[in-house]
Order: sequence, then C-alpha cells, then structure tokens
Amino acid sequence: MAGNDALTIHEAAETTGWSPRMLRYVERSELVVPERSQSGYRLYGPAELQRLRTLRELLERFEVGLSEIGFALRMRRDTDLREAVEEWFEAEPRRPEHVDAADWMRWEQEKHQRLLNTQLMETSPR
Amino acid sequence: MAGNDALTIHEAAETTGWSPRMLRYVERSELVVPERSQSGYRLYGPAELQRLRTLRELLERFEVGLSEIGFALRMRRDTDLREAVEEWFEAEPRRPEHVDAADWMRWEQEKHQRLLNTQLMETSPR
DNA sequence: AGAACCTTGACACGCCTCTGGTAAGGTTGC
DNA sequence: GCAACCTTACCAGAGGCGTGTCAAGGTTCT
Repeated sequence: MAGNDALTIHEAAETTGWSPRMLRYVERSELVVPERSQSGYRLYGPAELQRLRTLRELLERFEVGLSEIGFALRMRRDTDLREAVEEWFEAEPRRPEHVDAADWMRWEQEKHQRLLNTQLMETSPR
Repeated sequence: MAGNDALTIHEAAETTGWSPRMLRYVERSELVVPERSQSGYRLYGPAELQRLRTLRELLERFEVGLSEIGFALRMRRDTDLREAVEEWFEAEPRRPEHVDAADWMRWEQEKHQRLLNTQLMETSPR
C-alpha cells in the first residue's frame, strides 16, 4: 500500500482525529464512505480525509451529533421527507392554511378576550 | 374555560392522539408551544391542534423522531448552523475544493490503477 | 368546600447513539 | 512464515430520547 496516497483506517484515524472505531461508525452513517481495496480494506483518499476533518469541526463547533447530520443527509436525499418537513414548518407562523378561517378569527378574537380577562383578574383576582 | 375554543392539555391530547405527557414534551422541544392562561394552564387553539396532528402524521409517515424535527427547526433558526451543514454537503461529490489539485489527480489516476488491479486479481486471484 | 382539573419535578424503563473493547479470521510487507 | 496490519461481529457502558406514572401543590367548576 506504500507509495499510494490512500490511507488505511489507522493512518486516516491519526491524521483526522477520529478513532478507527469511529471511522467505521461514520461510514455506517453514510457520511463518509471510503473506497475499498480489492481485499476489502478501507482506502481513505485526500477527499475523504478532508471531509472527515471538516465533519469533526462541524460537530464540535455546533455540538451536534453524527445522527443529526445523518438526518440532514436523509432530508437532502429524500425529497418527500424534505418537502414534508418544510411544509410543516411553513405552517408555523400561526394561522396555518388548513385551519378554517372562521375558527381562526374566533380564536384571535377570544385571545384578546382572554388577555383582557387576565388583566382584569390581576387587579381583582378570583 | 368553557365557551372558549382553546382546549386544555387533556382535551387537546384526546383530539390529537398525543398523551398529555407527550404534549409537554413536544412543547419542551419547541415544536408546538401553546399559549398559557393567566394561571399557567396550557391553552391549545385550533392552530396548535392542527400542528400537533400534522406533526404526528409526519413522524409516523417517515419514521422520524421529535429530536430530528427539532434539529430541523434548529437548522432553520440558526443560519450559521444551516450554512455550515450545507457547505459540508456541497463538498460531497468528491473533489472538494480544499484538496490540492495535484493530489486529486494523482488520486484519481491511482483509483483507476486500483480498479485495474482488482480486475486482474479477480481473474488470477491471490 | 370538594371533585376534577392543571402545574412542575422526579423516578423508571426500554431503546438508540456513541464509544471503547475483544475475538476470530483474512491480507500484506519483509 | 511471521508480525502487523485489516475485516466483521459481537459485548458493554454512559448518556439521550420517548413514554408512563406518581407526588405535592395550585385552579376552576358547581
């Protein structure tokens, strides 16, 4: 393997700061999947090494876990999922369009009512 | 509270399929945060109920967890995080720009070499 | 005033994530 | 051929997630 710039798992571990154990784990999460030699050895090229280093930085900087980046990957690959999640968030700023308009206005109205009650009760409680 | 269409936690639980316990949990994850009455009771309006129902569907349909949607929310709110994650993914299709071009070409070349070796060895193994 | 709600906080349990090992066996370099 | 690597497959332990339940105490309805 010498002379080639593809690193074995232990070498890659040393230069990226991951443990060999974790490199296998990262592979299973599909975030960094190295090539394999003919006999099945993992071969980490410059691109993988770089990705591993930046991944590490990413995780540390934002205190996120592999599974979370894994989920981001899943959203990026699964269009249905991505769209469903986005759609759910879009409905966030109150007044989601699925809600009947009349219901909504009654709700808004009564919110003010409630607030009013609140104020009143604060001066003359129960 | 009667006459108002804001539901208490147990009522909301019944119409949405969540347990009261889980509604508190969902609130803690910041995904659906109900208003509060003056005395601190949670008040679920039509919008919240709808959001709870669709959230449930989302989780079931894609077999994701609350924490994962919570992470999506975090990405949506934290621009730095979102951009960092996206940037990491952008570098995915091999040949990340941080890698030295000469390194890259040598790597690509040797990849073909490796593949060639593989084929040869498959016909005359060992 | 009492029943029937609500609140927060805690303990608990099963499952998953992350991380480290270890064992049994194949590959490579010298 | 032997040392030093690699592989997969397990066991294990700390910590987080999802969920229930219970306790101690406040609120609301009648």
